[in-house]
Amino acid sequence: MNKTSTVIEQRKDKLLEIKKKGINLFPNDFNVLHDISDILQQIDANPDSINDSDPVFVTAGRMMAINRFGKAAFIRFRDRTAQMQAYIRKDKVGAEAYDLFKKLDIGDFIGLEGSVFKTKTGEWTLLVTSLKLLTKALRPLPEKFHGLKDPEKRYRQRYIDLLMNADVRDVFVKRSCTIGSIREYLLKKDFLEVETPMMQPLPGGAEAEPFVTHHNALGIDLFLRIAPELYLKRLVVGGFERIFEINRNFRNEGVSTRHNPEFTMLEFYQAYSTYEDLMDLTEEMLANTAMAVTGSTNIEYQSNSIDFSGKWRRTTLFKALEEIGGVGQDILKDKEKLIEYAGSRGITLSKTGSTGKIITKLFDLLVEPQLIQPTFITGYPVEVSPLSRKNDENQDITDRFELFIAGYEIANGFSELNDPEDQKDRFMQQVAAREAGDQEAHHMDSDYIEALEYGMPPTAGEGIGIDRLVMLLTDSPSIREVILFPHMKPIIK
RNA sequence: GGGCCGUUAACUCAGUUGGUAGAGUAUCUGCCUUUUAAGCAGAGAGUCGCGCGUUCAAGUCGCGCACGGCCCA
Repeated sequence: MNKTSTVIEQRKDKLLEIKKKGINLFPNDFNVLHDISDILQQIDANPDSINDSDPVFVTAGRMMAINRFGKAAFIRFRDRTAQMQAYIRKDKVGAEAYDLFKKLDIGDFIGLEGSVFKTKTGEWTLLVTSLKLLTKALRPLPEKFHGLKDPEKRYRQRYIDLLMNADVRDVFVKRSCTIGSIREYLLKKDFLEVETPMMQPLPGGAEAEPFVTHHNALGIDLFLRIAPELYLKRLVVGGFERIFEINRNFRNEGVSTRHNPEFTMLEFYQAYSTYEDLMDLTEEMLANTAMAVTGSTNIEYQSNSIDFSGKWRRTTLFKALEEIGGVGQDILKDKEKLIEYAGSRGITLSKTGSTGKIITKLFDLLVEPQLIQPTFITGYPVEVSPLSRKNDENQDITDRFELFIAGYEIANGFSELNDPEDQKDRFMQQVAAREAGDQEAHHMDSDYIEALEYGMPPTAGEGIGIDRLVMLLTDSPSIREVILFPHMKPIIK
């Protein structure tokens, strides 16, 4: 009922009062000489030297807590490097500055100058000799003890989440570290980082529905990419024998704890290599990444201990279905029985459903959730692997693997199909499936076939889902916890 | 798309059998120059997600909708 009594109105009033004193509320001329971590390090390095003649620090940060005592106050303030305490006394900063300080709130940014002393309770504290308002905050922060918990508000207003929850900050620091570590690893192995189109006239390289957009000047529809694969392989044709790209893919599908419409994917290609070489590389690279991010190759994910070290289990799709999924060989080898069995497990078949699709669906249902330790599954049927090279011994399967960890599909790699005729046939089959109603089937990409006709060296390629990897390394149960701004429905009002 | 749960002050949450809306933190006022979720005294703060219905009376019961979370497809 009383408008001026809300916290925001109160703060606006304060702001006005400060302004009236001729103080700039949003100055940009404060020169920070020390990060908080600089100060703390300097004290740690030489704790005995602290006395009146010690150096003066000039630092800045956001006030996160204030304990006022009339003519003095303790505050906690924070910059990107650390948090520390400061002690502001009227007799040290002067009456005028102290009057200003009285008008300041939690959330405001301040610049501070002073030397350091140790309080009764043994905490190093900046004894402030002068302070300056750097930015006034109009809205109050959530309370310090419980912080911000409401998941909707955390995702929609991630900046508050980051401000209030140290573990959330840590997740995104680790995300950056994950990508940095992978990039460093690949660059060391002589891979070249490239960027290929995010907007493609023909969406390819994966089975998924794309987002459509429109280019006005060209007068054409474009698709947000569902994968960079076909462009990256054109680059292999072009002589870039080792390349990688870390970037966003977009798939027009539902959201869940493991799906976001846009997600980050690493794809890399290495000429004169096989899918088996890439399994070796993956073991080394991900163990390396786990070590860089968590300090160990043994991580904890949702109460499972996961070991990234050494060689990982390798088995085939069929063996896994039999040994882990408990599906008998008689069923796997007989299409009739297979369809019946899948049906009994609630797998409904589209008219276009090939045996390969049934088998991989059964695998997703029966085996995938049980693959906790890193496991490579090989021997994927040709029908579900339209871009993979056929196996020399068995033409029904491909030289392909998928990597599973903690019940998640983390990576997908294969020896690339570089026979243009074979690739054309595979595309034709996909087109037939699409015409029969499979919206996710691949398109015919004649331009890509033409590129292959110029000759692509024998090559192996792989994609790794970065978001899911970060989920593992940060023990996050939902993909939304590792994406800064996960997609949400807008609030209508 | 389906099921279950949630939405109450800035934040975290209570709210009984349907009977005038509560706490802690935060905020404001006063006191307080070594606090650590500081303390003491006082005060203000609500479209109970939105709508319709039942009822003398709805935060509470019913129906619908929105947003979110978890699970399933």
